[in-house]
This record gives sequence, structure tokens and C-alpha cells, in this order.
Amino acid sequence: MLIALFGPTGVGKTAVAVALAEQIRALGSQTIAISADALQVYKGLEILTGVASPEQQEQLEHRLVSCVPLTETFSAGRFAELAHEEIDGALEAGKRPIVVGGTGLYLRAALAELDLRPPAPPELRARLEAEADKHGVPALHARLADYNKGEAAKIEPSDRSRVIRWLELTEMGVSPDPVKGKSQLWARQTRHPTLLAGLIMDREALYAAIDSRVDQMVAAGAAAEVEAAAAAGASETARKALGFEELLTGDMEGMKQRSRNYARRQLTWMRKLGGLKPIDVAGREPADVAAEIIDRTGWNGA
RNA sequence: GGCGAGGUAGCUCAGUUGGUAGAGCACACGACUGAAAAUCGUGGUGUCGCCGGUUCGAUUCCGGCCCUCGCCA
Repeated sequence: MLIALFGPTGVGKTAVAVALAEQIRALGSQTIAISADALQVYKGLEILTGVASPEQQEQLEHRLVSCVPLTETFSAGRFAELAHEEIDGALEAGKRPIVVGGTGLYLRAALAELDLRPPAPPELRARLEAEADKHGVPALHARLADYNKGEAAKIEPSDRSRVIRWLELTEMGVSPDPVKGKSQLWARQTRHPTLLAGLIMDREALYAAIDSRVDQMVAAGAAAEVEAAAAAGASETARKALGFEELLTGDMEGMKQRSRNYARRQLTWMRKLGGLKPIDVAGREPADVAAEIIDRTGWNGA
């Protein structure tokens, strides 16, 4: 069995993971953390993306963190392969892995076997991007209707990312239609028995925690980190990190705002994730939260 | 004190030739399958500065007052 931790940015996932590790070791097992985060994978954005500190990683080894060069683009598909390897490897070694992360899609990709479609060649995407700039996204969307009227109606004409992705797939000769049956994103189905815990706290406290976390990141040198990353030629996906563009222009308020907005979208994921056990962490010590999670695993014989 | 500009949603503002008003952002909710910290959808925001006048009806016109900003003294 493995433990998975989900929750909005700033809720304290890493601290709970570290506390969990300590308690798992006390029960005589080994453990390791596998991050399910789209931006923490980048090497060189540790402060900005809130990767576990060196001290925390001394207490709990983290995988899939700081492992991709900034200049590379990354994707959920690549992540899924790496995550499955890490999880299976840890289980084979007799460890009790903790999957921790706030990227909903990545978390599901790590825990389940999603039927992800193939990636598009960069030239194809670049061509469609250019067409979208020239004619507008709705014009591209109109082409979807030629392919499949019913399915195209489910995609908003203004949804640039999805319209382009669908056209990529149709031009590649791959059916872009959703997988038949219930969505794999919200299903309870997982590759291994999993306890999925969702950390929550009241909105006001969460937003306050996010704001102060941004202040801490800035105090820790996030702006210099971003400038170095930009100078090093950070990829388009790396530049999506919350605060990347904002810190280049000194807009700390904007960074806080975007982080709060993101947290809200994460909460929407949390309400839908199948089998998730919500745990209110407001005002509690990480060890206390960890103990509640361990209780639910039954590992301590309770 | 004089002159000018302005006071409309939480913020920045638009608008009403008189029939009690709307954008963006914020906020809330939702969608989500190799870009997902991305991308997108839906929704309510309100003594239209205060008091009076004209009017069937005033946020809009008129008068007075208060406040803010700028210039001049």
C-alpha cells in the first residue's frame, strides 16, 4: 500500500510528508517521497516551486524533484513513466512510498494508468500556434466540427490549449475522442492500493499561508533564481511556474494573486478526486496530521 | 480662498439625449487525458457622494453642501 498526499499550494504537504516518514520508520519500514508536481521537476527553480529543503530531504529523500534541465519542456506523459518507475521500484525494494504533490493531473498519472495520447511533434504544434495567432482560436475550433461535431461541442472555441491539442491529434491521425466510459481522472482506480489524503484548511487561513509563503520565497532569493533561469533559457513549460514572469518584473502582488487563484483550482480537483479522504490541518502540527493518516493505513495494528 | 477635473461594484473605470446601470480584475463555483503552477466556462456583486428642486419618474437636469486631485494665490 502507498500513501498519496494532495492539497493546495501552501497547505503544508511537505511538512506532513516528512512527519509521515518519521512515523513510518518508527514502525520499522523504509520510505521515500515521490513528487507529483509539474514544476518541481525542474533543476534550478527549487526556491520558486517550493521543493523540500535540503534539511527536509535529509529526513525524507524526494524523487522526481530537480531532475529535469530548465531548458527542456516537460509533460504529463513523461512524468507518468518516471513516476511509475519510481513507485514500482520503491515497492519492490520493500519501501512504503509517499506520493506528494499538488498537480492534480500528475498525481492521477502517477497513481493510475491513464490512456494518454501521443505527444505532438514540435513543428506541428508550432504551426498550429502560428495559425491560432493569425486566424484566432475560434477559427481553428471550427475545423474540429468537421472532424466530429458532437465531441467538438465539448471544447470551448476559446480554449486555446485544447483546440490546438485536438487539431494536433487529428492531423497525426490519432482519435482525439475521450476514452470511453467514466473519466479516469476522477475514478478511484489506482495501480496499487492507495490511501489518498487531501489536506485542507479554511480559505482565509490558506490564502494567508500562501501570501506569507511567497514573502518567504522572495526573502530566500526567488527573484535571483528566476533571473538566472531566464538567462539560462528556461523552456516554455518551466516559465509557467507561478511567479516566474511576475518576479522578472518585481510584481509580488501578482505572484500572490496567481498563487491564490491556482490554489482554488487545486481545490476543485480535490473535490472530484475519487476516494480522497479530506483531512483538516488548520492549526495542527504535521506530526498530528501524519498520525491520523497512519491510523487510516492500519499499519500500526490499530 | 480662486479656477479646473472628478466622486458609479472590493479595485480600476465605462455609461445612462431622464425609465434605478456594465466591463476588466478580485471573489465563488465548474470543466479538465503527453502545455495542467497550463487553458477555459458560468455567476452575484451596487442607497450611481449627501441634501433639496423640477418631473408621472432623477444615478442622469438645476441649486446647495461635503470629499479627493491638480494648478493658482
